[in-house]
Amino acid sequence: MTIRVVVAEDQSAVRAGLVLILGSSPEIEVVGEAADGEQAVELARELRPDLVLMDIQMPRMDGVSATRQVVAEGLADVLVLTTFDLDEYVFGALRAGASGFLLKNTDAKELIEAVRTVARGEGLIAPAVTRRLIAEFAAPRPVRSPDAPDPAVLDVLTRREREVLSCLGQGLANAEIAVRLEMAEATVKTHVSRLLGKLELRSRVQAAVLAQELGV
Amino acid sequence: MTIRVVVAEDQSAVRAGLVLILGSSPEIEVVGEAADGEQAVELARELRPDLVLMDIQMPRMDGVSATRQVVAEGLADVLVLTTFDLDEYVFGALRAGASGFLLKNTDAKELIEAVRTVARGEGLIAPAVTRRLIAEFAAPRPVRSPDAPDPAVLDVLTRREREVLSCLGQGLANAEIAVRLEMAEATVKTHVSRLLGKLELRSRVQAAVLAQELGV
DNA sequence: CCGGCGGTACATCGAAGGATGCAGTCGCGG
DNA sequence: CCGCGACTGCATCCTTCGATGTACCGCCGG
Repeated sequence: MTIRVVVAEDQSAVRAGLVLILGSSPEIEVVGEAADGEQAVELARELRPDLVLMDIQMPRMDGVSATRQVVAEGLADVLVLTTFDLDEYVFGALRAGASGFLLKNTDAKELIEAVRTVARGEGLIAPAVTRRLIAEFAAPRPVRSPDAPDPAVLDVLTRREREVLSCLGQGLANAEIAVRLEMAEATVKTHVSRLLGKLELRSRVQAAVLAQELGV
Repeated sequence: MTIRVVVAEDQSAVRAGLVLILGSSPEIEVVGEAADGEQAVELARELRPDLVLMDIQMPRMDGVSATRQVVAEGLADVLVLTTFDLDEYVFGALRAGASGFLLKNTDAKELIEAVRTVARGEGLIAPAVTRRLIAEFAAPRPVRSPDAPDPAVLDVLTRREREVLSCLGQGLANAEIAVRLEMAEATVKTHVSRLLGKLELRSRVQAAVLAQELGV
């Protein structure tokens, strides 16, 4: 059984080279060529290849979006091929569902081997980027929410106010905060009131939520 | 410049095989052999090799812990080698800072190539596990905090109470909740009071914090 | 020296929150 | 049908909260 491949790459010379390389292997058959992302998705829909070899930089629809589309529709596995190993490309492509990520400096033999590997249902990543992938994976950066409660807002608060805010984030009542911070309950109220004003909040509940989001 | 390697593997026969394979390459020199994790760390400290080839299953100190130690002290890169591609091994090893992850069914030539790759500062992962790594990476599962506020607690709440809790999590006041859920403020208070009791909380603030942690 | 300013602190008072008692509704097994 | 329990709903009463006014301290520049 041959591996049916669609090659998506906007530079025709490079595309021709890829086709040539892949065609040189008896078990690989290039069944289609696309010059942009949209064409790649269309061809994948029509031809149902085993694999799409996808460039990142392409007109009309970039490779990452095309990859997302192809994977979402379950049309084929995607092996991404690009010149630059920028993080945004790598992570973007992988999040989009790519099964592999190669750099264009890969030589012919490795490329063919890569296609076979991915077709086997395995994954493959260029060694040069593997390390950064591992690093990214190993250090799960705290999920900075898109709604991004800016930590800078804390700058407007005084030390005491930040301490009180921290207590609020733990769900403490004014009396409890007073004990913990060693001041009168009335004073706690003052600080609460002040920080509510500065942060433009309307109740301690909102302050607590904010404190949570900020991880205070 | 030769690549100086420490081999850590408890089964002496396997270890001998690895040493033989690595030694067959002119640019690789096996400078030490360890039969358990502690020895591996000690040897790494003494010999400062370029790379430690580390088995996962070892007595006294498992490979993951040893890897963490070696990497933390900046002693050497670590290439993990194991028989089983269990997720816990893979992810554990990578989080511990391993630069590569190979299965023992890797043949001699690939092993040597892998050592060279890692020594170059690149990363390397067995194709069979790469796909799962990608999947794990692409689907950033919500970081289940270790303090684990059990989502099951919500089971004790009625539909209405959950709705109110959700509003609390957004920092709304009783009057606002009343409008949103179309009931009297007095009723909102009832629900708040009830859910506080069921969840063993002492104020709406704590409820709001909990709602946050649960992502309600 | 002193007047202003920011941080901290406390007291007072109206508003919001929370506990409690009770009533209407629905579904279920006797 | 009836009793029972779970859910939802509202009203009353006491507590906590939050806004506001005031006061003390330390610091700075005039």
